Amino acid sequence: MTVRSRQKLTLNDVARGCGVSRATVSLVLRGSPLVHADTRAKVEAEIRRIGYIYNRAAANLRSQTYSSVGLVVNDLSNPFFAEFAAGVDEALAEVGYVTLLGSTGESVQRQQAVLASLAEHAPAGIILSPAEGSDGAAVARVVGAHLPILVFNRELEGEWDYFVMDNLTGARLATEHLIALGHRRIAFYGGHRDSSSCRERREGYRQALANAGIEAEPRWCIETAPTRLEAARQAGALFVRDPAPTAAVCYNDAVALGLQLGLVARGRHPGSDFALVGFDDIPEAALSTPPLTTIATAPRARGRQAAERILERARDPSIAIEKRSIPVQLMIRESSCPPTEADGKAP
Amino acid sequence: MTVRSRQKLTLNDVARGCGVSRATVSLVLRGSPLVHADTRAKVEAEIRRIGYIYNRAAANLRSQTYSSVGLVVNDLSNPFFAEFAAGVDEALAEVGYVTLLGSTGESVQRQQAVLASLAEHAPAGIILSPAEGSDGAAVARVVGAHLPILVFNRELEGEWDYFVMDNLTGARLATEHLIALGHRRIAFYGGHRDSSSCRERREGYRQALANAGIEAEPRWCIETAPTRLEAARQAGALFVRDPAPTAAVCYNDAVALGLQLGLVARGRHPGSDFALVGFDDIPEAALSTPPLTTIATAPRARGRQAAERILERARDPSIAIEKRSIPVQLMIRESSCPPTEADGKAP
DNA sequence: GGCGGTAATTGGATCGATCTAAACACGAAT
DNA sequence: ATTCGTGTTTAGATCGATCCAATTACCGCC
Repeated sequence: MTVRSRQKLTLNDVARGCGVSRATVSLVLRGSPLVHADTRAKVEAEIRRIGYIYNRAAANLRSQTYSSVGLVVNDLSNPFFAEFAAGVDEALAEVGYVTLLGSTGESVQRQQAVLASLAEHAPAGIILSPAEGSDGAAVARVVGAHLPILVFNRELEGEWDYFVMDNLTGARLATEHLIALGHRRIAFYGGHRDSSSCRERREGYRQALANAGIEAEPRWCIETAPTRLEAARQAGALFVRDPAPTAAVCYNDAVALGLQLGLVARGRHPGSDFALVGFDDIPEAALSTPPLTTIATAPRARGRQAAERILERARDPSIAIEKRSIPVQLMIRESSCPPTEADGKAP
Repeated sequence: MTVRSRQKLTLNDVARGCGVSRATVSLVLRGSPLVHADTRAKVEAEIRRIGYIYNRAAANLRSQTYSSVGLVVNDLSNPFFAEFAAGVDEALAEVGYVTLLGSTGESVQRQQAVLASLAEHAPAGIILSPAEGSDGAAVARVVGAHLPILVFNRELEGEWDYFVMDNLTGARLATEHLIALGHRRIAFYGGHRDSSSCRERREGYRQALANAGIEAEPRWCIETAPTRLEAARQAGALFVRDPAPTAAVCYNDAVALGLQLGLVARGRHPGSDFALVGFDDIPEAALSTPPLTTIATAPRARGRQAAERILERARDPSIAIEKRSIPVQLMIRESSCPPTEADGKAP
């Protein structure tokens, strides 16, 4: 006979060990006021003595309750998502829920696999930041019709809660800030053309320019992968012909920090002879040289909000769908400077 | 009668829907070769038709198998841990496991709560990067005697697998590199005195100095919280008296990047008039100004290794405990420069 | 002593899957 | 016709907890 290496202790063992019934032990575990104080003490002592561990999966099965929430993001190595995930986990832990993690690496196919896998664990709901190119119907198919989903950060077709940063307003504020400083030749730098958040930010940029009577120069809309490295590499694209822009609104902080590096590599001095603004306010933004002016969104707090919302919906699936636009705030630091003398004179 | 809002479809519904037994459907779900191809097709069609979702928790309960692994870290906003977590999740997802996330925020008390919560979900094992001041016995108590634990990155008393970076060798390599460049006055900057990883790194630093016949100056061992911000604030501590150090081995990259900022704020030029070396090789290290010389440890790959190991142990709990020292590698970049003329002459 | 009422406890069914051993179908061999 | 074997299917028990209805214990009161 093989050794049962992981003999588990069940509620039955506890009951037998202290001479009460399974049901009573269960009541103790759930803190019911029905059990007598002496009985409770006896049972609790036995639980500690034998080292019993509660099996929440079994409990959930019978009681049809939930104790986990799925969280699907692109990649935790993006500090914006890492912060967001930390916020989700914090809020869930406080109410005794556990976070089921899944990452897609921006692949729609992996996303389907990850969602299917999470759904099988019967979470109370899933918080999903969809990979680019996700299909809402496909998502609905794989998670089933009745699992609450909260879509974060990117558009996804379907009847779901949707929390998105106010990308348009954020980019508009950033652009207006640069205009107020005296800039007229302003680029929009970085991001993928077909990502919904990038489209919205570009639209905010366009609106601010239009309101100021400035015509947008299409060649100053530069597409890059939203990473520091790519952004650094493409910095030259801003200066291929005269006149060059004197400032840039960047798709996000990673791109902005990359652009700073790229500028330095070309002998420019971001914050003195070129102004830039980021988006997200990741922790590094305040610490770069120069500190980055950016749009703050407090991803950790957003994570908490998302967690709270998905639990609300799990409790009551009939509440109305909410499309929440998360407010943003302009954080002015030193990367956004007025144009230089020469640039100021010749717009 | 209340509306059953989340009426779930079970294996029974599938069976009834296509006129076979529960057991047959179960066999189909698990890809058993026993079922006839026609039956399989019929069942699979029905599964798709009604949108059935497998309940893995119920299956695990009966079959005594596992499908998740717990991962407990301090805080995902530390990019080193975020990368590590991404690696763990990647590797687990590939074999159909799910990651249960928990974060401690460096609080021993929260760690106990998080571990208890995770253990109740019956994971195959837990990968734990212990909070500072963790008590091995307390951990053992809360997770039970038979749950595999893999300790990562920090010491923890107990009979567990233990993966730790070769902190001593790493710090020794870093220090030797600075010595080879001609530095003689080398500080050890940042980290908490009582953290085990910091102790080990300081020891490597000390050994390298001793081997070169240099006496360590205790006042150049500067303690800070291991964050960028704190490290930036304390930069002045290096220069309180003459002669000041010309180089520093930093506890980790976050500290090193913070010190760079602090130096710049004091009018110094890291990489030309002060040399520094970090530890971890987080993604930002290569992109800072100047790019940071550091000790690479590939946290994502370590995450994969940890995931693989914990699954191995879950399959066979009798395998011998392994204390694995993870090799490190010196990445030479521009932050480590030779001493300036003046400093070189007067050691 | 019997009765009602509250407090505390309990046995058996149940959640949604798997496991086991047995049953069934059907053609070939005896 | 019976036996056998192979391939396929299934009923009923089971995993570890909860739920429900029923039972027991005990006290006060007429």
